[in-house]
Amino acid sequence: MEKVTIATVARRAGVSRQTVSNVLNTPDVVREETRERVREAIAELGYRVNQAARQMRTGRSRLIAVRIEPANDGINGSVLDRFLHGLTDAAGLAGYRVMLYTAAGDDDEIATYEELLSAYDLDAFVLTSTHHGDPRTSWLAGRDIPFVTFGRPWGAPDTHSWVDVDNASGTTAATERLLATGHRRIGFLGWPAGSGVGDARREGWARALGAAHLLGSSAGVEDGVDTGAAAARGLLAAEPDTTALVCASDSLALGALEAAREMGRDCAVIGFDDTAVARAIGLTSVSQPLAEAAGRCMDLLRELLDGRAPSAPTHVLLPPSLVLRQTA
Amino acid sequence: MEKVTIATVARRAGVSRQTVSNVLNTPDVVREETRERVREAIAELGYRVNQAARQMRTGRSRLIAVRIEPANDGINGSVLDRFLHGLTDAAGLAGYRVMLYTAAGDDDEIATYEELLSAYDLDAFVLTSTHHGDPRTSWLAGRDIPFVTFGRPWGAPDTHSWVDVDNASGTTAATERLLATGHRRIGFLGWPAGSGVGDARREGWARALGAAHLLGSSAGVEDGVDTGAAAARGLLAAEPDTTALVCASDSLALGALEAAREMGRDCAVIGFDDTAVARAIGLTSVSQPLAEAAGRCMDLLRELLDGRAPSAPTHVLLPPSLVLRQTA
DNA sequence: TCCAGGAATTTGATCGTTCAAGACCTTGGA
DNA sequence: TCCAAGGTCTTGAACGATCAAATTCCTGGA
Repeated sequence: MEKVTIATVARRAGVSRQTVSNVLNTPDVVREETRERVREAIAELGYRVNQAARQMRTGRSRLIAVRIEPANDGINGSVLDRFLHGLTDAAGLAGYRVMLYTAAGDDDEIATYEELLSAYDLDAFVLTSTHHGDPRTSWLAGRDIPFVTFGRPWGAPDTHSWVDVDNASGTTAATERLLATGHRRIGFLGWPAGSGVGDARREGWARALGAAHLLGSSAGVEDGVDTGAAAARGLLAAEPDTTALVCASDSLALGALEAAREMGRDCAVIGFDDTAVARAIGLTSVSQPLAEAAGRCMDLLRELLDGRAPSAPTHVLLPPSLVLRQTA
Repeated sequence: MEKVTIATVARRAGVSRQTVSNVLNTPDVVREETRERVREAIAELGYRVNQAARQMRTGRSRLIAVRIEPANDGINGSVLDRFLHGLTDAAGLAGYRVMLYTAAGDDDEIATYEELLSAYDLDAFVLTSTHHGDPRTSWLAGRDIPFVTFGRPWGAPDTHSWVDVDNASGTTAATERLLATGHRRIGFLGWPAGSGVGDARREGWARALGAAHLLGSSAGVEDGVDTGAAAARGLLAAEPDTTALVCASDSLALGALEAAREMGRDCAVIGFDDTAVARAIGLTSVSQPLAEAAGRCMDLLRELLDGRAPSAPTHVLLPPSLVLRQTA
């Protein structure tokens, strides 16, 4: 099986290399009849463009890079993985491929950008886990490298396109559900103030309560089942009339469930992220539309890469959905 | 910031392109002093080889491909994700990058191989989820394309290198643990016969029981919490003296736990895969050394890619470990 | 002093594609 | 009849690296 190049196709179709290239890249400049002939030759020979050669000439690789977390073990770790699955699908459909990398910290990640850009000519990056004071976005923006973030730029100037899930509306929906089923004293179990995502989730709960002219207490602890259980015990003990808890994660929710069971309290619980754990134990949870988010990220990237970038960056905010199970 | 090529470096160091190339690829043919001078120039300029150009000449891309499952939702889905994390790490250390792809079925996957090979000149593939009658391995082997499987070639002729976890020894360890803690009637909750992995897990349990001259019953059902619960109910009802269950997955184990609780039976349960769910609910589970497996896969691949392939394929069988928690 | 022979370095060609520019046809209006 | 203007197709050069062969530089023995 000889290697089939553009020259092979050209010979077979009786045209020049460039004409074949034109059929591939700018079909409209080639006469109908010729175009067909070339297409047949391509099909017969099973020709495929060699990306490396194309890339050398055009500087574009049709590759996008995403970071994969080193080896997170938590209940919530799977969220990014699910996003990754969606992104790989969406990229494939758009003719791109996803390349993975790991990095220990933001600076290391930036070093990796340099490496990937110069070695592999990466076309674009998708960033996840954006946070306050994130140096990555400004580094990329400063070099005009196409990128999209999954997660809005917390605090940073809003100069790039992003996709995010409306965290607040998720907890609002959760709280409203609890209100609708008769709960009147609804607490919130979240993370310490300061993380954008966590604050938003708390905010959504507070907003729903406010709209119903109700009050509720909240706690902020590091994520985890045990920390969640401890915090929930505290909350439930301090407020005997609390009958429901909205939680910022499934881990916390699981802890809350444990605490309530221990204390013999009947307490509805709603988690966040709809992880495997939630599905397994029947925990009602707020579900992020990760596949859709990935698809939208890819859409935005294509805009950037095709040069038809809108003058202003685009922001996509997706509504999460509430998955009802036994716990609420 | 001008683009730095090998020619830039050569000029700066006062040598020819080829000498720079030699410093990079075959340092021993370059005189010590020259080598140093070139290395300095490389460092000063921040030069990095352009993979596309190198690849065009050498035909090697330093890229390896792995399939990522479309978007599996189950409790057990995360196993492959964790393997993927490890592989990305190991590949990075060895100077390779991981490229992802998805495929719907084996034939589609083979089509993707063709695409990836001709378009991106992939160096190697890592296959997961090997199964009986897997057409992928023979396709790759027939074309002399380097690959390793994570999972042994069930049934197929054993002509390639692979890494696998010793499933049987995992359930053996689990069963022995139960025996050591006094259980005498230990059941097994697994999948229908025919899947290599499932059969091996059952086999490990049976072996341990046999060594202790004991008997036990087993059930085989599709993976899932509900199916597991149903099967466990059946087993426990039929055998009032069963006090422990070894399960082929955490999903089944979770179901077993549910069933036992419902029935008011005190029953030890051990799952398999040490998923997030197991950690979350305190389920004792057999843990696969996924990071190590990924590392070994990478080692085998490097052997193949560096041409120092052993004449016979290498097989690596890793022992899993038992993670003790509350349920056993 | 000269030369053989190995070590160190350089030169030209090449990988497969696309860009830029030029060549070749048609067609139609002057 | 001739030429301008498009439309269509072809030709060389270039991208940045490595291979293969050629060249220069050394060293030491005759």
